[in-house]
Amino acid sequence: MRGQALKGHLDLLLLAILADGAKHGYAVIDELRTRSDETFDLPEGTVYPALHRLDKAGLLASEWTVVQGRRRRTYRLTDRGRGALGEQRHAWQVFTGAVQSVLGGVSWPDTP
Amino acid sequence: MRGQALKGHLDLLLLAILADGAKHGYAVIDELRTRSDETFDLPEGTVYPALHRLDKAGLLASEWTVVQGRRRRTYRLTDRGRGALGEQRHAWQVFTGAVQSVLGGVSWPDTP
DNA sequence: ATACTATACCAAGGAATGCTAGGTGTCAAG
DNA sequence: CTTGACACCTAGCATTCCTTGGTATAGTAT
Repeated sequence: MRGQALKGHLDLLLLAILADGAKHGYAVIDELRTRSDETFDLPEGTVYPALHRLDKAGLLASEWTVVQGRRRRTYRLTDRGRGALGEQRHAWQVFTGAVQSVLGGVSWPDTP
Repeated sequence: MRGQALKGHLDLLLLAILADGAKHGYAVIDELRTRSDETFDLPEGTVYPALHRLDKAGLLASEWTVVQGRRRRTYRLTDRGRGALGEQRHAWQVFTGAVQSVLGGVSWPDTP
């Protein structure tokens, strides 16, 4: 899939992934790829800064650990993060509903 | 609804609106607001540049007319535009499907 | 007459955000 | 001992939507 379509929706995805338990960045990327069936194969340069942003915003909390000589920064949802996830989930439904309404307009010549 | 969520999907919406017949910019804004039940109430500064972009890209063709003393720039889909609409409609479905897969992950604590 | 609203267009600049490109370092396999 | 997987990071670019402000006509209200 050609990327750049998830503008503004990445936070929702990250929060959703981390809602199932704390994970470190690399694992988040992996989980995102797996769950989306390879559709979201995001570069590190996309995910790491986004995690930092959510951390700074107080929606995530991070903690350093070392596993087999490799340092990891593990993220977990804060209470505010869980609240934000609920809001963004709702916003996503409103958004997709509105798009569907526009797409399903008058004529459907190319989507049988 | 708080805007800025449609990043990257505006083109799809505009093409879909114009697929039902040629319209001028102002009418496009109107139609978008009506069809989305007020969800997409886009400022002119968003829509006009986007139409210009699609025009320049060859997905739309424009034509000046004057109606009741007011000049209008009317846009219609080109063949390439119709093709792009089909592609983007498909991409939209892939995208939403993938997001749904991520959101519907393991646990659904806040969406009964 | 005059002001205001709706119609109808435009461009410049800012802000957000995802991506490219590059960098560091550990560990296991070949 | 080199390659690849793991694991992290930042700087700067590009895209794109929005804010702001500008122009102009027509109809309606004051």
